Amino acid sequence: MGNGSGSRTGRLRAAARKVFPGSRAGRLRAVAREVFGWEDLRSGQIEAMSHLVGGGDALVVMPTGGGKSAVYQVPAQLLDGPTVVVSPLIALQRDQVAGLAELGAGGAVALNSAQTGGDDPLEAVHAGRAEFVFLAPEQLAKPEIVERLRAARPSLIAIDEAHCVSAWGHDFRPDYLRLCQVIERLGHPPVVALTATATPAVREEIVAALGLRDVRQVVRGFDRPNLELEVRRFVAADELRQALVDEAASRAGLGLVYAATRRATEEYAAALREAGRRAEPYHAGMRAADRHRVHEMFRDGELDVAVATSAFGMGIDKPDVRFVLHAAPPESPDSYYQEIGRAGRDGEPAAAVLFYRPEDLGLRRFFTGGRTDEEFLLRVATLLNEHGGTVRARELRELLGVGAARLTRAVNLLERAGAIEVTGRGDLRGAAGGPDPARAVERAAELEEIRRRVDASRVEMMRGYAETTGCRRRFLLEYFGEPYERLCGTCDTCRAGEAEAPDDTGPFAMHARVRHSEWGPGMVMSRENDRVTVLFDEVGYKTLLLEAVERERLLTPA
DNA sequence: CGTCCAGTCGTTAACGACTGGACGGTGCATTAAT
Repeated sequence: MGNGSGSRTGRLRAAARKVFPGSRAGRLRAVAREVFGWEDLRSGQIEAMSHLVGGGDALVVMPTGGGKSAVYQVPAQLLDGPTVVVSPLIALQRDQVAGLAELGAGGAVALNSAQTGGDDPLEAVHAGRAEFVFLAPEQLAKPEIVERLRAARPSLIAIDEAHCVSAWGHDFRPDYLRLCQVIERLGHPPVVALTATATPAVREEIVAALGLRDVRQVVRGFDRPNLELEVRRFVAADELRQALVDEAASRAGLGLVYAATRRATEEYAAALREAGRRAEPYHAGMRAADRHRVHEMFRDGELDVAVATSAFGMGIDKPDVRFVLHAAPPESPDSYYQEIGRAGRDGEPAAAVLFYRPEDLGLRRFFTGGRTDEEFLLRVATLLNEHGGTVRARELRELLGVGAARLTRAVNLLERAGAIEVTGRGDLRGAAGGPDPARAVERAAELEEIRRRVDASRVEMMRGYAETTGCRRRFLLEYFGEPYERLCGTCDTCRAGEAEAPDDTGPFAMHARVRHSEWGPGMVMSRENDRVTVLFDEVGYKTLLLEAVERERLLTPA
């Protein structure tokens, strides 16, 4: 059927160009004002939008509430064809569809397993009744869905919460790593990846994994000066628990406590209720109705403290969260910054306190472990190799008796190892001239090993944050690639007068490419007076004492 | 990797000290049984 100028959407776009003539930025501002009622766009938003309207791809890193959604919603009005928005959670899709429904922005639908019969969402897209279609990457793993979207000729693709590509694509939700191929199949219209938190390395990974071209990166500053950073160190587990309960029970205002396990959320919530606070646990093991209820109570100010696992957070934009306490360190500074970033959105002072015992890093290390499923990889590689032709993923799944995620994980790895290929329609075949199955599995295991080392090094960076004697804000900001050659004065180490003034006269510049005699190439990520932290491509983050570096000539410019 | 818990040991009866095994997070979609 297509979506030529005769369709309703097409006419709307043509009309939009007439109604909003002038420069690109001027047109974008006009649409923002007329359609959405936004009087002002920030320079970063305009920069990304203009690049998209001009046909390029973009990567946008802005804090939540900083107007990320506008970056695709406004250009969508000027580009002729529907906008595909990849969003990780059905709950987020619902919120976004509801938000757009109130505006005259062209209509929005979601496509997911929660559909309650009735209207076919893609029919609404084809008929021009919906400008936006929200779906999770798992929907895009279905060839028939991709073909129907392709026929609608999308003019823009937005990947929301794009850090999921890097954080989840390798194991938990492997369909995130298939998006690159989906983008190509959809004709690679302008693509924008959006997230609130990404280090330079994660940004590079997102760009590569999605196959973005002509990429404009728009990165707003990470600093949140109103967050007061603090770490409290403990030896005994029960002392940590007691101190956390006392702290959460005595602080004023709404708070969030992150715990490492479901059970711990229940126990902390019970202890806080005992102490007279309105506290509820939240984790993925709870019934959907209960989770929903806690979300609403949190939103409506009927809680003092939500005690949650990492399940709680995406899509939360409550302005007046006054404290975020961690009962245990999360898996990386990336996750930590996401989680504490939910405090103080209103700009008023808010506290981010980590209750720390080194032993609690063990659980995180355990989660980064896991073994490569070599036997299964070998079966998949061998089957495709011997078959010789193309095989539908669904058939292979049934033949092997495995779920979609497990096969997709294997496909992702074997593809990277050069052993198999995935056709445009999502069928699988052995790669001509690729390595034999045994060699391919070996290569895949090496790739997995590199990833595990890098993940484990992120856990070590969490230790680095907790144990640093320097300014904590500086540690975090430099981790995210933002040089911060001073002391913040508000974190616990600064207040105690322990943090040393940074000295930027050292031999290695921020972000310089270097090579280590044993660990290979890497990039300088931060410098303290006596040490330097380098992110190595194959072994992850390592902190080196400058004295040893100089004595042993460990690093050379690369 | 570290914690928790049930079970067992050892002593001299009710209670600690040890030990082995299980368990731990994030969500999509789909399916089978009511």
